[in-house]
Formats: sequence, C-alpha cells, structure tokens
Amino acid sequence: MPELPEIWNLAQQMNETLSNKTIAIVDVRQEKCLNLPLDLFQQGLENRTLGTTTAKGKWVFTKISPDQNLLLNLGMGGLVLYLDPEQAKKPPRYRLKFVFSDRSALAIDFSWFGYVHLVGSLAEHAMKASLGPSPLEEDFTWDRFRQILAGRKGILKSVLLDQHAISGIGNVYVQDILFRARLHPLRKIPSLDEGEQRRLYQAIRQELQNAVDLGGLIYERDLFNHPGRFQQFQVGYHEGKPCPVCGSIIVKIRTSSTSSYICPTCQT
Amino acid sequence: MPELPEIWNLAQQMNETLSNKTIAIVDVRQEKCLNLPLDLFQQGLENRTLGTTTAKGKWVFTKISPDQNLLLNLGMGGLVLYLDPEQAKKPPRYRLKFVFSDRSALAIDFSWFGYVHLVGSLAEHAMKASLGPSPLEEDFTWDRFRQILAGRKGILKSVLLDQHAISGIGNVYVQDILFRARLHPLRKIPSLDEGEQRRLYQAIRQELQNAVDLGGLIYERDLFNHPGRFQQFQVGYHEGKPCPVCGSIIVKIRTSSTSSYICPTCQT
DNA sequence: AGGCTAAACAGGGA
DNA sequence: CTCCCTGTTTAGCC
Repeated sequence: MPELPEIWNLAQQMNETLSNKTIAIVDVRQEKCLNLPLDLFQQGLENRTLGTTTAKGKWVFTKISPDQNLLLNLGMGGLVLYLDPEQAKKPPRYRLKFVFSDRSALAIDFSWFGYVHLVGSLAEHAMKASLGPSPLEEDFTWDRFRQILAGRKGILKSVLLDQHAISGIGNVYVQDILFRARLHPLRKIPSLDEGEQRRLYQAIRQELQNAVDLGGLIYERDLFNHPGRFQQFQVGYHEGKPCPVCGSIIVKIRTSSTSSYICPTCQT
Repeated sequence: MPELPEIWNLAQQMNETLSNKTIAIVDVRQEKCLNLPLDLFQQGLENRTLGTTTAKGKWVFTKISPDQNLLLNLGMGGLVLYLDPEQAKKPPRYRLKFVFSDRSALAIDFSWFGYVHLVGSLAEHAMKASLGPSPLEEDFTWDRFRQILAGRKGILKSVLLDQHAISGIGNVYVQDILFRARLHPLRKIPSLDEGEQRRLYQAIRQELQNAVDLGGLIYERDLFNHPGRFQQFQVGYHEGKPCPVCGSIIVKIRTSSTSSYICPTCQT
C-alpha cells in the first residue's frame, strides 16, 4: 500500500465505510507503532466515533470526535482491511485492530515500519504539519510547483521524493513520472527550463491521476482486499527490456540511495 | 596571521607585553567586527586592566579584570601590532586600537573577516566553548586524538580542518602535515590503520612545533612586526615542482571546497 | 518500497 | 588563507 494512488483510494473507501462507526475495542499487537502508551491510546479511542477520513501524501487522517485525529502511515507494504461482522470473527493477521460497536472491524497490518498516531490538533504532528502539497489536490497548481522547484539546487529525483516539498510520490511511481517527462533523475533542478518543468508537472498529475483511476497497483490491495488494475509500468522495474517508445534497453542506475530505471535515450 | 603557530607566538608575546596595562581609549574604526554596540564595548573596556593572554586554536583570549574576556579571531591575514609610546603617535592602518594609560597602544587590523568579542564567561561564547584540543597542549594526547578520529566517517582533511575536532590547523599547515604523514587528504577516516593514525598524530605535533620554534611563517608578522623564519613548505603551494622526497611532480587538487597540494607518489 | 535523525557535505555571505 | 548559516545528501535506525 505504498504511494499516493493507493492511499488516496483507501482514504476514500474508509471515509465512505467507517464514518460514524463507534470504536468498541482497540486491539494492539505491536505497541511500538503507537505514539502513546497503550493505555492512553486505548482510552483516547474506545467509545469514540470516527469522523471523516482524508489523505495527504502517503498519510491517512481520520477525525475522532470530538477533538482528536488518528494518523496512519503504512510504511512499506502495509495493508488495511475492512471486516464485516462475519469476517471479523476470523480476522487476518494484524498489528492493530479496531472492533466497532456494530461488530464490524478494521484490521491494520504493516510489513514494515508503519505508524498509528493519535494527536489533538494536526498541527502538533511534525510530519503532517510540514507535508508539501498533494499532487491531485487543488493547491498543487503550476505556479505552486514552480515555486517549489525555484531555489532548489539538488537533483531532480530528490525533490520529487521529498515529502516536505511534494507529498505522495515514492520510489515506485517516480520511475514512470520521470519517463513521462523524459527527464533524467540526476538532472540538477536549476538546469530545468520552463518547458521541462511543465512536462514534469503534467507527468506528475497524469501519472498519479491515471493510477487513481485504475484503483492503484495490481499487487496492492484496497480496503476490501481487492487488487488495483494498474498493471504495467513503462520503464519502472523493467531493467533489460526495451523502452516502449524508442526500443533502447532500459537500465537500472543508482541515484543517491535509491535505484532508478530509465531509458537512456528518452530521458535526458 | 593565520594558524596555530603564529597565534601561539602572538599570544605569548601579548601576555608578556600587555599584562597589567590599563586601557585608556578604545578606538573602533570598523564596528561590525564587534559583538556589542560600540558604546557598550567601550564602556566594558575603558579603564579596565588586561590580565593574562592565552591562545587556543586560532583564537586569542585576554582576561579583562575583573570578570570579562576579550576574544580575538584574526580571520584571514589579520595583523596585531604593539606600538610603544613613540610609535603610537603615528599608528599604522587599523580597524581597532587600544591606547593604554602609559601611552603605548595595540593596533589590530584584518584583511578579511576578523572579530573582536567581549564576553563574560568564556563558556557563553559559542565558538570558544566548542573548540577541540589544541595540538601543542597537553590534553592533545595520542589517546585523545584516536578518540577524535573514532566514529568519524568523513574524509581525513575535513577532520583536520574542523576546529570543533582539533583547533588551530588551517589550509596552510595542513598541506605539509599530510605530506609528513604520507597520507592523501581524501582518505576516509575509518580506513586509517593504527600506524597511519600514529604517523598523523606525530606529523601534526612536529609540523606545528617546528613552525612555532621558527616563529611562524616568513610572510606573517608578530606583535613587534617581525617576520617568522619558516620559509619553505615541503609540498604546500608547490604545484608543478618536484617532491623533495621522491621527485614526483606535486599536483594541486580540489578537496571539498579547498585546494590541496600533494605528492601523488608519497601520499596514499 | 517509508520516515526520522544525526553527521557529512557544499555554496554563499560577512 | 576563516568561520558561520543554510540547504542538501548520506547512513543507520525503527
């Protein structure tokens, strides 16, 4: 459940499915993913009602009435499943489970490094407070994007992956975003001319919107354990295969501490 | 007046020459080198008596009785001159001058970026409080040196120039220190074996002690405007000339944001 | 594959 | 040839 498209759909489904449910039981099997001692976490949530759920970047926020917020970050490969009362009787593996008063449940599992935090105001949460704009929201305008690039001196891929600059892009979707924009991940940001910046802006929006429309990646699961319909990357993870545009062989390179898959002909 | 040997001798001379003199006039021509508004700086010093003067790294500290400290950093190319009553009548160029009650004077000039700060406790001065040991002091033991290197992952030259690690070495003396130790400036610190670390420790001590004994560099001036007797670098600034040990041509290379002069054969 | 932190590194200004 | 501030990059941890 890694990046913006999957998170975006998940939050949407959670909002439709869980709003107004009341938490009866908070069952935590991995306490270290909490930001509070277990007892405080439980007291803050049990007998409370869920409000709206939204997403920003790779984070999910659920309002807890009257005045708290649940923050969820799935890390790498987390899974969030809604269980109807029948399914809730034999839940799948989970690190944390909420059982609602109607006997339905929400089971959250992480394969690696997820968090579930409970805070008062969202502003007090360091990460949420400093997240950059989410590319499918209205505030991610061309002008805003240009300002984000302005004054940065690092390499292109860094800013795309920096959640404080732009939130929601990870090392999966960034591959095809850069291919769409025909830009090399190691390009220095100040070297991008306006045309290239515009290509990049469009590539971000189109790539992520397309993935949202397809319900996310085929190897990820949504709230109802359904896979997405996004099957095929253009260059991502296709080392050694031909570029779908020019036929050049796609190569895997090291970019800072991540890997990148690029078409050496198309991406400059 | 750049590095430890010159500063060390200067402080020694200031201590012998200026102790117990009382400041009559504080004449500041460049206010921005102060840490205080001019009037407070003057009030803090006028009619006070100088105590002992010491050096640490590239900084000079003079006790001002009863409870203040004058901190002097000469930046690049500063000049500090004692003027006897006769000389004080026609002082050389200065940014700041103290005239003493006996009509002698101290004239301080910077060619670039010097400071003169007045503080209560030394601990409140950020830089002084965090300076590393000075290589010619007793606390710069082999064991202390080894601890400074331990756990550092950067390149060798960086730690030598980091005043928070070891104080007093600048980009001039570091050249021949590295040549003496037969070490390349870009070596990673964790790659140094014990023998190399010992060579380096000895090289630092010997190079700086030798320079102190010679009264500093020939192109620098001491408190009495006398030049030093350190004439000849081994490799420093000798680009294109033969290495005095093996005859290889000395090359100039970029190391982070500084230049280094090395013998590519001897230094590995 | 994610996010946090501390250290290392690079550029610009005084 | 200095030192400091800031932003960026990296390594190691959870």
